Amino acid sequence: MPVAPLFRPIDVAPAYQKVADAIEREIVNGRIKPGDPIGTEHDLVRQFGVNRSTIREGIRVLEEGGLIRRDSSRRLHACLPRYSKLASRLSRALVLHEVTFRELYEASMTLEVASIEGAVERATDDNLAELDDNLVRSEAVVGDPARLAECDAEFHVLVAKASQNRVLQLAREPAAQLFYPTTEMIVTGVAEGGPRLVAAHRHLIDAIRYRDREAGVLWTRRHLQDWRRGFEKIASLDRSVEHMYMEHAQAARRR
Amino acid sequence: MPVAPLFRPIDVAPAYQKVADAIEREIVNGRIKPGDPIGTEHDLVRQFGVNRSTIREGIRVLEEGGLIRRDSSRRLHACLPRYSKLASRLSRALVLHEVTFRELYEASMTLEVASIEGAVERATDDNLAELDDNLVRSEAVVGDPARLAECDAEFHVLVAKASQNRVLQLAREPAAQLFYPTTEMIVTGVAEGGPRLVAAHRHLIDAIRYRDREAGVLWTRRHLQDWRRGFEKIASLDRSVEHMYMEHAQAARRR
DNA sequence: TTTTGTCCCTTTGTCCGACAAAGTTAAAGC
DNA sequence: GCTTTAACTTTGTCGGACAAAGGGACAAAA
Repeated sequence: MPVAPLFRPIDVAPAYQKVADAIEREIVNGRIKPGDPIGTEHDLVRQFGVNRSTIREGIRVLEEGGLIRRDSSRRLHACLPRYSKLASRLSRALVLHEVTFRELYEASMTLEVASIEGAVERATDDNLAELDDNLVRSEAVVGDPARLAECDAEFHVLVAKASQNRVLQLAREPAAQLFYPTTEMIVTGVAEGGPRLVAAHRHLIDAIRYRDREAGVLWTRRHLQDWRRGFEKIASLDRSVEHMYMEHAQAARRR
Repeated sequence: MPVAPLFRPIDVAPAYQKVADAIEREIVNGRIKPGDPIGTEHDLVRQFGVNRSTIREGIRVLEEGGLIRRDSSRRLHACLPRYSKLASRLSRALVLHEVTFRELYEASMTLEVASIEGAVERATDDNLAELDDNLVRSEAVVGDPARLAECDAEFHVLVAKASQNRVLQLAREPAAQLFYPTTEMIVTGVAEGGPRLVAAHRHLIDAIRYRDREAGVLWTRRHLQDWRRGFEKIASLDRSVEHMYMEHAQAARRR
């Protein structure tokens, strides 16, 4: 028969973890602000009273979590985690879980429709200017599938940004990162793929500009359906998406 | 005046990063499967021909990314990244970006509605059994806000699981993790909060069981609106959500 | 005045060797 | 056969070391 609990579990995390936790706490509760320097490794050695190897392991943890980074001169400072970096962890996880194309498509439909609805409602002139600029660049590379795919990815990021909802922005990113590499394949494989894509973007920008929600949703749906039809030509919907990641990971490494 | 760029930056990743990349590649492309042992640090020292400190820094990177973990005996093995762990990185990021309650609420509305739609369409008997079980446990703790909040969080995870869409499951998680701690406050602060919450869950399970999409969407909306009304009593919608994270992070540490 | 070369100091990335604590394995004892 | 004990292994941490690269200051050159 278990005795009544008298003691709480002791915190027995390894030292490098405690170092990481301590710095994380200072950043999250705002005592260290994004951009603030963290100090040199030697400083941290002195402050925490542990070995430099231990400090360095703690730094790796925070760096991977996107809370701190090294600037050009390799000095440490706090920073706001970048969505795209965090999202790439998630994309990787989705690949490892062998999600199917259907899952990806359905979720993206939901998320992109929500994005456009938000954008129609709340886009600013600045947002529209960015979208217009993207459209011009897209038109210029309509014959170059790789570049066009890049513009397409950026376009949808801009739409999400125009929705003024960062939770949504972040939620759609992992799926979008998996989409992106296949766009290129589809633009290549489908006749009139490029022009159709650019035309859809134009309609979407119009919908945002004139705050026409119906049109926005309609063209988002069409845009994604086009993309799906392109995909169906090269694979089945139940197929998992592992090859998408391979392309994406390579691109990320080149960056 | 800057000259036109002639050379691309050379790839000079530090050794610990290369170690991490190499192991990640083997895991992602499937040569190392989830559960497979990675070998001891000494093994890796031999294989990569670098110092153990370097290996350990690489391990921290992978560990933080959720690709490898140490089992009870601290041996390294590959594993499938856990959504909830990755999502907590994102929650943290959302807090640091100081997202407002409005952003969180809107995105959650979208994601939870999509979840229930998927669940209504595709839930299995197993999913329903899990939901029923959750309901029973919720009813048992309806007077205990902390436990009830825990059950509520689990309930929505189960609904998302029933949608059979892992992309959606993952996309909703970061927002849900921020929701969770406030549920407790709301159940405490709002009269009849607990019973209303359980009643909504009951309706949602019915909707899933009888594949009644309308009812599912309706009750999800109501459920979230209830939650929002509770929140409005204690703060404004434009308020950012930092306090939610503090609670959540503490809970995570206790785990 | 702006660029280039040089010197010095700091910081990072990496290496080596070491050791206590905790876990594992295998032998010894009942 | 089961438990205890005694090696052995592995991890977490430590101390010190060194080369390479960055930053700053300053003088020489264009």
